[in-house]
Amino acid sequence: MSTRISTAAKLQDPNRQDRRRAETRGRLLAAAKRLLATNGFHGTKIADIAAAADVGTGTFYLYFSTKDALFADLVRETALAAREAMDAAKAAHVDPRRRARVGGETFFRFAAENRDVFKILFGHSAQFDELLREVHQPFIADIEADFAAGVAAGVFRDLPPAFAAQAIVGMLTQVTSWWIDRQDVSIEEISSMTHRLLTQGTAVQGEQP
Amino acid sequence: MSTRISTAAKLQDPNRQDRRRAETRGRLLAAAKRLLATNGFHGTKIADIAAAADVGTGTFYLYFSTKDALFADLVRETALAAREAMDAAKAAHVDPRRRARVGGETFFRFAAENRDVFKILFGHSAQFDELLREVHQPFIADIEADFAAGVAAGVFRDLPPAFAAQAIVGMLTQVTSWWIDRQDVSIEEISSMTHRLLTQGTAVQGEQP
Amino acid sequence: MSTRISTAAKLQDPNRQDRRRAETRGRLLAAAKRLLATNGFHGTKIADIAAAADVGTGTFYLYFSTKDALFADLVRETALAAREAMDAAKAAHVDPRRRARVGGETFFRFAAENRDVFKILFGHSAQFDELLREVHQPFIADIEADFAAGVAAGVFRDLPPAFAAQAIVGMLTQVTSWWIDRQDVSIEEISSMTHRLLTQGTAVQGEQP
Amino acid sequence: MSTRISTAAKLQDPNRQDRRRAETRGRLLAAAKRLLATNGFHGTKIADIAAAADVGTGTFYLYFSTKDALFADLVRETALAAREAMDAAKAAHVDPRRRARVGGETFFRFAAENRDVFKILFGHSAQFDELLREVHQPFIADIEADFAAGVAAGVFRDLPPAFAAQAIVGMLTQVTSWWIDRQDVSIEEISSMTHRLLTQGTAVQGEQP
DNA sequence: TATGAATGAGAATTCATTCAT
DNA sequence: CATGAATGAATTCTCATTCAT
Repeated sequence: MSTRISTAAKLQDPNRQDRRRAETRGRLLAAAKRLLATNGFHGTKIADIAAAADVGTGTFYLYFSTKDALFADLVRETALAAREAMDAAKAAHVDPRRRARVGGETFFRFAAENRDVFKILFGHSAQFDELLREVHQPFIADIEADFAAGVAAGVFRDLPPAFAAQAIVGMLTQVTSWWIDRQDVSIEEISSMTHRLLTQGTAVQGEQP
Repeated sequence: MSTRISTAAKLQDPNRQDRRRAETRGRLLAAAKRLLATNGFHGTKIADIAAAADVGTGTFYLYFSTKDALFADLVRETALAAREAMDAAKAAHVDPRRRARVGGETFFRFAAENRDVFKILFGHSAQFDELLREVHQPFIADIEADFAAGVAAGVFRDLPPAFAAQAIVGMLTQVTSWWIDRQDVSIEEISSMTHRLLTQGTAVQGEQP
Repeated sequence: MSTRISTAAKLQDPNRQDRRRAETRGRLLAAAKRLLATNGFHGTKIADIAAAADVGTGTFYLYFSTKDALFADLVRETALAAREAMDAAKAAHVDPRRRARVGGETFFRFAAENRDVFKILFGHSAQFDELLREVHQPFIADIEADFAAGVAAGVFRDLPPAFAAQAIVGMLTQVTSWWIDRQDVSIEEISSMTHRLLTQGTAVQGEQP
Repeated sequence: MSTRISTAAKLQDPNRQDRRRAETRGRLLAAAKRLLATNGFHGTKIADIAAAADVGTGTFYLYFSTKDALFADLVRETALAAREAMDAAKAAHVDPRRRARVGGETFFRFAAENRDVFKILFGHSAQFDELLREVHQPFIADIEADFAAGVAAGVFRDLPPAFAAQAIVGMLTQVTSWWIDRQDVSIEEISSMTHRLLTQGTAVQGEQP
């Protein structure tokens, strides 16, 4: 009797197990997101994640082979979702300028909707967050002051200096990091291209989409 | 015997000890730089640093109170050096545009001359370098393609798309990272300001220093 | 639907269930034999056995109460079968020499026909097989060389030295292993009896069955 | 002052560290021998060994990379010592019969002096010791009974049947284990050679060293 | 009966830091 | 000052067994 019912149930819903697995996995990922964003990678124990997901420690290992693997899955899944959102948004446009614009907008919106993962991604809450903030701060302050002076002098576009400083530092450091591993361009060229891009922008003069 | 000689030397040259200390400290810092840049903080053991500096493990603690302290010293010293270089270069100028320009140039030059520490200062954790590269790559590839299309269409400035993609991603991520912890600006404003800065550049039209 | 058929079948053949049970149990035992012989007790997971028997993990516990219990069942069943074969063969004889001879022959034949289980029954833990082989090898090589020299000198019976070395080592180690836990015989006696048995054999001179 | 003394001490005894290391290692090995012999491999925790050796857990890993490695070291060192003892004893003789005799005697004596390690080697105190004893026992009992009958009938040499049964089983199982992995001889040949060796012994008739 | 997801106790291993020499 | 052996807290990962379905 019960056999028939259970058989029927099984036939009715052969995906029950799958759904269950997916749910548990989701719970683990959600718990991991929260804890990693708050305590950082090294401050988060597997046991904590499992407990936060309300499953046994061993259960974690049914879904992720390692803490690193969980982290990688988290990052990859988020990156995939971000790209899909951006692709979908850009698909409606052909003009490179429009595509760039909506791509950027979508990226920012996605980040806003996924703060936790972005915190993890950008190393906030990491062990040396504070130290790095401390040493970055003077660089940014300098740029900010110079930018503010430029704005006051009317030679720099009127943007909040605090914001502009971040944007500028981001461009400089990323370009440098990229260059460090690929020595086929001289640092002088990099320097000059960055300067041009930063001061003149991407848009060819006179063009407004 | 050797003790006597060393005592004599001590009398002769009271600074020998100081010099020796400084030298050992320098050796430890140099070894640490190399290892930290290569293996990251968690991948670098104190014992390794000591061995690479050719001193005993315990000796490390005569110069640095802690592994964290070493890291902090290293980062702070380097940051200070970088800032001093930039300040010195900028001191010769008053025009914000010139200052920005030479500041950037100095930054790049410093990075080129201090690769190891730059990675520690501005690079991301070596632990997930590979993963981050992996997930960044598609984003960058997309931006690169869009940028190339824009150049071809004559609406984007003629810069190497591979370079531009890095610069753009750097600006977007840094700005996002900065915004993540702040509640006082809307993401729409960030998005719009970033777009403006990126497309139009910092320079007010017509101005050329 | 299939439930109805199976119900019908059940009525038709009330032993079908029993046969099924026996078959599943047999499949589990066969899988266990193979895996245990290959990977040893600790190298064999219940889940692996179940998978190899093509049943669910939980099903294992419908047939064996414990991993230890399976092992014990396996070993006991095999030992029983071996003894029955030997008993049956010996039953035809009264002369102790004939009985010993056919007993031995049957033992060897059984081992040949049940390699997997023989390894489990009489082999040493798979975990350190390699190590034990490594350390045994020099002893055996020494004995082999000495034996070969004896054969060449005409003082040892003409048997393949490689074989004789194994036989001798087997006798020595087993006797030692047996003696280890007993306090009632002196090692000198053991030594002397082993020497006598080994050199003179079991048979009283002149007797040939 | 203290520097000179310590320097002097260092010069006087540059091996102090080495001796210390060797002593700690020895303590760990001794503790391991005892515990392994008593509780078996799986019943012995690293922490137990370290505690028994009166050192910290981590200290264990300064001397052995792994529990397996410790076991291997233990076995290898003992085997080496045994062989050296046997080689030394045999060196005094040329006659293969004398060499075999003193070799055997030395082996037994060595075993008596190293009971702990031999217990470990022969798997006594292993997890399934009891079970294997249980299933081996009937085989041995059968052989014992047959042997006793043979002795009573005057056709088997007068040796304690309990001893003889062990010796015979040892020869049979070792030879079988050896044969199992090398299929270049037929089991019938093995059977017949074993029978010959067992009944007639190694010594050519009439020869008495 | 059959299933396989869940469990969690248990053990191995690492490494920053200390301290006797 | 220099050394490197010793420490042990802290965490990861495994797998036999259970149980809801």
